[in-house]
Amino acid sequence: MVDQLSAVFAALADPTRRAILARLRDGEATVAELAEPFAMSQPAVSKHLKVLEQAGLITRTRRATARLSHLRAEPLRAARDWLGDYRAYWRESHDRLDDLLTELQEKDT
Amino acid sequence: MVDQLSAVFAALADPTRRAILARLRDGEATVAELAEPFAMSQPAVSKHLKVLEQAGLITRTRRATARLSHLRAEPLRAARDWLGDYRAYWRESHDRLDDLLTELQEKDT
DNA sequence: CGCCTCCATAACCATTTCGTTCTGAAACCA
DNA sequence: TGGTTTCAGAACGAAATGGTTATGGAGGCG
Repeated sequence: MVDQLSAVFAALADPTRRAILARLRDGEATVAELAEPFAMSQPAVSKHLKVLEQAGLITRTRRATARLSHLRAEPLRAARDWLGDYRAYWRESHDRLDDLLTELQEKDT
Repeated sequence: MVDQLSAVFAALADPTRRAILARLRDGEATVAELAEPFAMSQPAVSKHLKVLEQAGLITRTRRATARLSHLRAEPLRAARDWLGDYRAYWRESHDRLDDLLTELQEKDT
């Protein structure tokens, strides 16, 4: 993986990793805590955490024998910025079905 | 690939595919036109287009012997919405280094 | 010290991804 | 009809991905 943006999108392409990020919004967590919701071995979760770390989406610290993961959402901003360049193409009149639905909704309002 | 969101993020994880989407903002294009900027065979580009089509990010029509690709940005909205849930985590004080930099910048201003 | 807990790494396997070359189908053109 | 252009699909290979089990190291605790 060469570029940061590709790494971030690739990290987000896995539902397990998205769930881990969602969990980390509630605060730091140990590997065992993060693994608990999944029907998956501990090393599998460790691998996911490594992917997230390499994409810059988490940082990790130690506390006693535990390794704590912390959300680092900053790279998500770049991803969101990239998507923002396409805003006009789903808002403006580039998809006729979309336009139709939008018009109908606006008449409802 | 089970869910739509994973398919979209996976599609965006490749720089070639992101470049193809960017090109399609200028309007529909043939496979040959899309392949032109890349040091890559035509079947390789056809495969990328298939990935984009299955993610719902392009639609395809025929015109004579040519197959035209059209941008369909709508699924990008869902991706952007997902990222939006993390907005607070890069804006608010969850990253100490970020906070520091933000403070320094604000002092500059 | 010796054990226990927490977790990373190694080794392995199956599948997917990303590229290639070769081939042939579909639609137009002379 | 026969040739040409445009592109998709098959077949293949290398590397990455996502999972497993087995192992062992680092750091507290009795």
